[in-house]
Amino acid sequence: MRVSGLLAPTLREVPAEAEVISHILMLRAGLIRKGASGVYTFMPLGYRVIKKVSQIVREEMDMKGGQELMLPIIQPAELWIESGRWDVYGDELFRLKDRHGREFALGPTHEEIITDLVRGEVRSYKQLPLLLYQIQNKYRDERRPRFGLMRGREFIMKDLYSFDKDQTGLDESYRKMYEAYSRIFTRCGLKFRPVEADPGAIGGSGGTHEFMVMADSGEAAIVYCDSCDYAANVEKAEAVITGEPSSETALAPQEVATPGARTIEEVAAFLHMDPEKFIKTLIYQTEDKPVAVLVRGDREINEIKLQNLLGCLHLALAEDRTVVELTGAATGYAGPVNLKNIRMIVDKEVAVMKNAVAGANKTDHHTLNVNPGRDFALDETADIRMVHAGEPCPRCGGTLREARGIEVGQVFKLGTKYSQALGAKFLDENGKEQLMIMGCYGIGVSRTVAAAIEQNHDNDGIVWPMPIAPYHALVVPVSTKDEKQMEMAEALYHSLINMGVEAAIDDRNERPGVKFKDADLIGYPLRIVIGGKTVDEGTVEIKHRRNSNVDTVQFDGAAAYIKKIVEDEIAESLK
RNA sequence: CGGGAUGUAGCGCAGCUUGGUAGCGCACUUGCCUUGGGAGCAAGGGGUCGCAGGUUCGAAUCCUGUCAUCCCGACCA
Repeated sequence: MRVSGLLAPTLREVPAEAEVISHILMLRAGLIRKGASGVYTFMPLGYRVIKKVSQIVREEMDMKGGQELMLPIIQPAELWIESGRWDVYGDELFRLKDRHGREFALGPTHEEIITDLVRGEVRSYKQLPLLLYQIQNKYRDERRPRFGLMRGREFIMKDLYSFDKDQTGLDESYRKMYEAYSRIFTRCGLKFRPVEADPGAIGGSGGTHEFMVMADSGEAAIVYCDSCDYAANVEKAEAVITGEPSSETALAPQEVATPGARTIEEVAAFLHMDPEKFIKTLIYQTEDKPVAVLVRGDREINEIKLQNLLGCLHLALAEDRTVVELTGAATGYAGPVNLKNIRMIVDKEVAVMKNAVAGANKTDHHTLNVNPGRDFALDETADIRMVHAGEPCPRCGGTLREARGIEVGQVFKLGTKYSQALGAKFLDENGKEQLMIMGCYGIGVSRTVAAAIEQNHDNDGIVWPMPIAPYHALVVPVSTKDEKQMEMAEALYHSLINMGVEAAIDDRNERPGVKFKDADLIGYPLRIVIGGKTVDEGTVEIKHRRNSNVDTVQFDGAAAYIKKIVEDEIAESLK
């Protein structure tokens, strides 16, 4: 590619609309342009990177026996009604009508359409297992698109669906995908971590892992163990009861006045006691009835865990008047003792507390020496709190650490959720009808590109890992007016292309500084400079973007030398 | 959906308080000059000031509405 003819408009200044580094650099390097909020054009260089990542994904999917196909983006409402998700998916589903008034959805995911396909085409266990995938645009009307490609409304995703005849088959398909994903992100040059995750609205009974690219700008919070391989999204992370069981003797309850002190901090300060001696009682509202939820004073409720436990669609803290009605006191004074007519969920950690402090259900009062089990019933105890760094690992007892990550992939064991809803069945060896066991496995291709930039950049621009760089090498003649330089640059450029190196040449009549700045910004892994000095010496300079090292090699043989670097770096990415 | 902010040339911004013929830098075009880290000189092209109403002799500027974009939160495979 000749840079003189390349549509890669680089920007010197940071566009006002961009905040995160990947978004800024993609705009500045001319990789993307915005169409609408959360909707982007991939410019020629950006699209080359998308194709590189897609190809890596494709190779790894095929290696595991995946078959690529292409499913419709426009999907009939009937299928979504049949699966029950037409209503459940809500405003995030882009909906449209055709001229006859028939309703359709723009596919945010393809469980319905693929299950519909497979139920029509597969009759026998002999046709299973099937691993079917596509790489295609997805549409989700996000409430808040943000960070450029990180959370778009139109984005590129690889989605694979597995169909197995039994649970063992599903476990095998899941394992294959888990392995393939690890290889894919490794090949893309990413530092990532698979974490245990919450299944969320997509549902399903089995396990699920998210593949997180480690980055401070990530939207997801994870915890991981420093001594074993346990790692989990904080939404999912299991809490462990810490410390020795208390040997205190249970004392008699005692009501104390705590005027004006509502929050745990205020009451703790007022009574000169630690927040961990308190029981925090929160009233939540669901689409059904309100519930009371108890955690230790220094803990936070994990609303995802709570929502899963309750099995409700909506969950929010109750309004003040609901709290007043239920407790007979102003907000801030709710407690479990004598709290009637409400379901009560108690965090496991609260159940082992001794002589705790809780709200008295009386404005401006708390109760000392509250003992769970004695002073209020422990009908429902569960793990419903957030886990943080410093707590013990639920697997090995090591110490958990916290980090942020970008979710670039997720693997799910769906089980029979969709095959049940849509009636995807087959005949087994005994001629008996069975539901297919499904799994689904997604990779955000466009998000992976953004994540790669989040992890690979410096002050001058992007530092592409070799396997996903738009071009491997850029040849830069310092002066286009110098015939000898141009002659050698053109010769090298052609040799590289003939050898299979993806090369570009910056043949613009620009001053060298401009070309160097653009090369750094766009992030070509190798920059080959041909200037007056190198012409005299019969050499070329090869500058490595990643570490700024410069190799000076003889012009003859330079192309082969460069090819070797490219091949070595690509091979390296697989280790 | 709640809170906050911003819409003036391709990009970054000033002008608005105090209404009076729309500016700066970069980018772009032409010429000269220059060629190892975003040079210089000169001459140019490009804007219904987001949109719609209103006030006014006169609106980028004041008022009302509306749309869009971004950030925080809620939310989310």
